[in-house]
Amino acid sequence: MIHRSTVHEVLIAVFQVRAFSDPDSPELAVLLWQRALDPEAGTWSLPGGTLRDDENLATSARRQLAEKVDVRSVAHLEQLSIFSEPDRVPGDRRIASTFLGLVPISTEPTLPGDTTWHPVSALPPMSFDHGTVVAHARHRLVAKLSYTNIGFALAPVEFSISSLREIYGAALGYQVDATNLQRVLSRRGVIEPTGRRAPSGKAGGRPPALFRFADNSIRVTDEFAALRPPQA
Amino acid sequence: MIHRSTVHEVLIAVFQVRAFSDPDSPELAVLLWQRALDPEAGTWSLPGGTLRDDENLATSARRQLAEKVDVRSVAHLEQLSIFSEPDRVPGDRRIASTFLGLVPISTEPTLPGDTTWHPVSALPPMSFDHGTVVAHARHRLVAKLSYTNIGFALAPVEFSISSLREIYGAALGYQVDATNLQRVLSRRGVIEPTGRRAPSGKAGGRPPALFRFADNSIRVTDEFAALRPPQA
DNA sequence: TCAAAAGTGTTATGAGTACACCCATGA
DNA sequence: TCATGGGTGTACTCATAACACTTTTGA
Repeated sequence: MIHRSTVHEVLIAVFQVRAFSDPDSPELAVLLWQRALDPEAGTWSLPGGTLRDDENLATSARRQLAEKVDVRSVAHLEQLSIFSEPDRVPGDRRIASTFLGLVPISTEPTLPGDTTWHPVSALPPMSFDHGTVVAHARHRLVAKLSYTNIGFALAPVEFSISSLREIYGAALGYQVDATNLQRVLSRRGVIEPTGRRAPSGKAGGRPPALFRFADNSIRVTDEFAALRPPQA
Repeated sequence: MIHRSTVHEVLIAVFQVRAFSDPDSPELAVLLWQRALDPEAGTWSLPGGTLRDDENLATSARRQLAEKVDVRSVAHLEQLSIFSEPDRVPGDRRIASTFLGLVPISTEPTLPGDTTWHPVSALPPMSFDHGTVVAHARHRLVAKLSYTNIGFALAPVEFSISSLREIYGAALGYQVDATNLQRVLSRRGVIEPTGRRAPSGKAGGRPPALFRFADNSIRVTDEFAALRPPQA
């Protein structure tokens, strides 16, 4: 058989909730850069690159991201699965370890010219299997919003419940009730009141209380959906 | 820096529920082989080996397993995380992709002389970071027993509820109520009655009805613990 | 005083747990 | 007829969803 060399690469799906057309209904967006050169020139790719000898995967992911976005703005990063089909890209074999990264709303990191945010509901033509990676990452995010405090990595430091509702709605892909969101997250100790209030909006209305996330790293908050250990 | 070559390896934590001391309370066991040579001669390792150029990770995992156990007995195989620390093993760098494998109870595949089942509650001295892999795999199994039908890969084709209760108890690490186990799995459509009955045991007693799993591949049965989409 | 937005209260539902009680069988 | 399990019925708890109602503000 033809001798092929194998390299290990890292690919990161970085998500942020952003306003596109309507500022009142923001959408989940993913960071992509457009390939200038073949193969697949013109298609859009996830940030990433080759693993170095002296770094582990998480370190590499942060280093690769630094080329596209201010890494300090990435509030959460976690491993997804590996894409290992021998022919997933042309040329040398590339085994891809994929990651999910999250950037809080309304941070605006400066981006290179080839790089922009795209709503996940309308992705441009994607390079290789990168569209599949985005789908996996979105699925993981939706699942973890239900049973962890991962929302901390999408929300600002302080927020009203209704703005948090917009963030969850955008990330999940369906509307959630603000009342119940507050109750669920409060009971689990995921969010807590700051005691401060925001000014009321342009059209008047009662000024909202401000909340914050209790932790700024991921924590499982509802481990057993069923088959819990006995209480006694 | 010193030139190092990097290889990609696969490691599989294969679990089975087995009777050790007491046949009435089986335990979760993991398949290990003992290293005859250095490094770390005498310690116990997970089955696995180097990824080939022409295979993906899942294919490689099945091929590696074939050297230790009859692969047809492995009812479920899924990817866990990657261990990528540059110095996780001495010598050339080895990036390890880890897997969880499950073998149904009371199948007895023939094993090589260096290979045996060990209860996960009392692991022998483990090679490198293989103990951590076993812990991750166990954690994944426990989680998936709650929200998927993954029990199909641990149970025999037909079973009574009380024997299924023993299997779940061993895998989870805590006792479950047979009544509620039946109700939860039946409501979710995970198990179904076969219409047949088993003979009653040595000490008499009512003969149990036999059940089977409705599917023999993994399926998520309880996706949303909270924040479900609205019904309308 | 009215509209708008936030926040509270209330009810309904459904999943899961715990446990008492009844059933079927062999000795 | 009794011991030994298996199986059923039922009450309780609790998290969540749905939605009406009240409160607080600006115009």
